[in-house]
Amino acid sequence: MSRASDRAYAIIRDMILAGELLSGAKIGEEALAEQCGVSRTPIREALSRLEAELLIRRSDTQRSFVADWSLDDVEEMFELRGLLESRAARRAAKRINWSQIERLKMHHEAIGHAIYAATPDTHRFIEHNHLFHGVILEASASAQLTTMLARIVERPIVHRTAQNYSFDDLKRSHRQHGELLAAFEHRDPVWAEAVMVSHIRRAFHAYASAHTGQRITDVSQAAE
Amino acid sequence: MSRASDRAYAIIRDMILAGELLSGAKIGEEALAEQCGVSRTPIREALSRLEAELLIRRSDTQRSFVADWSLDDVEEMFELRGLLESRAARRAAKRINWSQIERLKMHHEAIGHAIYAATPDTHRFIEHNHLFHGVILEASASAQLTTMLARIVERPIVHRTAQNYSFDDLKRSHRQHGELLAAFEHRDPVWAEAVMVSHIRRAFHAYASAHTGQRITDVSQAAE
DNA sequence: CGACAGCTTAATGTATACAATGCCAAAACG
DNA sequence: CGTTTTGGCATTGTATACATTAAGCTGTCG
Repeated sequence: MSRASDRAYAIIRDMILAGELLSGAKIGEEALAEQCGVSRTPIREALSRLEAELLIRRSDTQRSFVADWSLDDVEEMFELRGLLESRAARRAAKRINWSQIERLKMHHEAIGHAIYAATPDTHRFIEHNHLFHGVILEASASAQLTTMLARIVERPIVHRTAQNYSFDDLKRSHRQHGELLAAFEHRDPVWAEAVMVSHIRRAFHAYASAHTGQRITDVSQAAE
Repeated sequence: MSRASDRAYAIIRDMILAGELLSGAKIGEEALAEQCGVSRTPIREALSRLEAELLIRRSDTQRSFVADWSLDDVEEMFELRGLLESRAARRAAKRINWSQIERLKMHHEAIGHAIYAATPDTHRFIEHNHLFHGVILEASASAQLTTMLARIVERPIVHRTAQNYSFDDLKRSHRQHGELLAAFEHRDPVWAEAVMVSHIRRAFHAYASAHTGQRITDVSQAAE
């Protein structure tokens, strides 16, 4: 993470996530270079990565804009994520080892603590949720699934979904993780896959209901 | 296609496809720059794209190597392709319009001619096969599916699969395209999805049987 | 004889200057 | 007054020089 392009990537990504850059806004390389304190070269590399992750869009003449997401786009994204992540779960159930299950349990517990604390710790929930899914991806032992999912999971929508979770949503997510864990312990691919489909689908509906009637592309609103 | 980075991308990609670069071979930016007649800057961009498409691998210290593919990797790739492309077919069946169906029919006919000519025209088969699948992807109206599949379909394995098709394989592929066409005309998502799963799965087995007992990562062999 | 350290060499990462290209606005023409 | 063309400006694409970092080798020490 010490390379300038990595820092630039993180900075730009966080700006989009935080809503400092409005959807559809034009972003020039020069301006970003100044803000990030690096030259245009690493900026260009960062933009490539962000484009691959669909956080930015490029016009036909290579001008960069912050991507805007219609509800349909979001649903499509969740559909894709469900497709890939459930496949990962299926593969993982056949391959997961003891130490990976232990790590899953650890994150599962951490999530439990985050939810049932005096005041639910959303940040901690998100962090361990991410790690939980990361372990599954690792256990799936598929470089290609990993590559593709990395391009989806890092998107603002995914981050923001959990922030909109109600207490019930959090509990339900936690229960589903428990269900996944059980499926893994039984090495049951069909079970694991089914739970994951449901898990991701639920996440979509949590997002959708939090954003119905609201301009979901308005990042500053959505981030609250 | 006039940009230097595009040319560099095409050149390097073709070199890998043609087997001029052996699997696992180290490829330096400087050397490529000389061969492509451009500076290192566009080469670096081309390498990024090739890495995203998993045609090259990068070491932990960012050295580039031509990716090698185990049979497991190839199966995984076909699995992923089947997953995504069948989903595209499902979406397409609900959305496809008349002009897209017409184009599918056109490519279908062209493939038929290519197969049943005096001497089967593999090149033409591959071209129209690619276009056929492209129309389906277009009809699926999913930017994200399109982006992801582009990263899979352009890989050497996919290209080489059709080259190893027997006459029977070619006929079967053609028949399956006809089946897809029927599913689209009936606007039947379930049917279209099922046919596509079968279609891609068949392609994998055609590849696998052509390469059993053979070092499939040896590109120069496989390309023959 | 093997292993580690330090140096040498070669590769990648970054900055900057310049070229090419698209964009916009103002002016000229119909 | 509307449309089109042209000029300047802004932005991206490319080349090159330099900085940084890894890899490999050799010599010395255990």
